[in-house]
Amino acid sequence: MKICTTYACHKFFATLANPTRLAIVEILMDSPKNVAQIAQVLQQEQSMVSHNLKPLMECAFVFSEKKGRKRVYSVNKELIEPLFHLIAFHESKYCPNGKTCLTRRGIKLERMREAQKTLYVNHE
Amino acid sequence: MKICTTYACHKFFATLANPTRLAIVEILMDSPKNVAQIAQVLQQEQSMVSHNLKPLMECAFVFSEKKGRKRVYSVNKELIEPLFHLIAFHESKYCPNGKTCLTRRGIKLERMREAQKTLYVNHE
DNA sequence: ATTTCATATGAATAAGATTTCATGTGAGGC
DNA sequence: GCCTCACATGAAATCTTATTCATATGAAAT
Repeated sequence: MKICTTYACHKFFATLANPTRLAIVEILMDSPKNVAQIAQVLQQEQSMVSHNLKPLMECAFVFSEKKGRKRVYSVNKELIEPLFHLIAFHESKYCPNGKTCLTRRGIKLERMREAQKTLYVNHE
Repeated sequence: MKICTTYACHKFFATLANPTRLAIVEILMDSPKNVAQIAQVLQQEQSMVSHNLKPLMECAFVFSEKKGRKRVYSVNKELIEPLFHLIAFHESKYCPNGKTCLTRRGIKLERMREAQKTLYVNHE
């Protein structure tokens, strides 16, 4: 059964393997927002938000709708909710304090740029 | 609720956002194997397999056990099975023929090295 | 029709990840 | 105890991805 060795599957994970895009997903979990609103919450440039919304759209992680001049983005809860519940369960089992899985790659976390650091929540 | 803006979550996706690692996961879905066996099925170097097994281990996507001289790797089915069912459902809904979500990034697929291309299954 | 607001796109650069090849490690067998 | 098999690790080179800044598009308001 070939389910994971497809480009679509790779793209699925690659799209979510980015702090900016994860943050956008999280922000939209709260409520639908337009690009400027997302940028404001994230404290990031508008163009960066647009760039990152694109792959999220292509993978149907988010949807969008025009409302007057603005384009309102919303999250695909049908996918995102069960997905993140699965991850939450996995994490609770295998990295209970959020430290275990950071150990080996702690250095990379250090090297992360300031802008990205603020996107992450500190587990401790 | 901060579930996805954690480094652990980023690492979760980043680890699976790689064709070699996805292929390893798929190969191990079939049956547990040692490093040399994985390398043989994948037609890749042993060191590459080892390098890629490491993050898979750290994220508990795979487990390992020593058997004599060899180290046998197996997949964490409790996670991988529901995860890929979720993705399969999502894909069936939003990229039914495997083409939709390739359209915009088709060029990148072209640019992929030969070694990686063979890891992907052609949807069409 | 023109201006302006909201978002999208392009291209260059910067940053990060993957692969490769060489070498290290360590447990098993002899 | 030594050798060797099986695997892991390190570091450089290469390839990929993300971000930035400038500019384009396009629809709504005037």
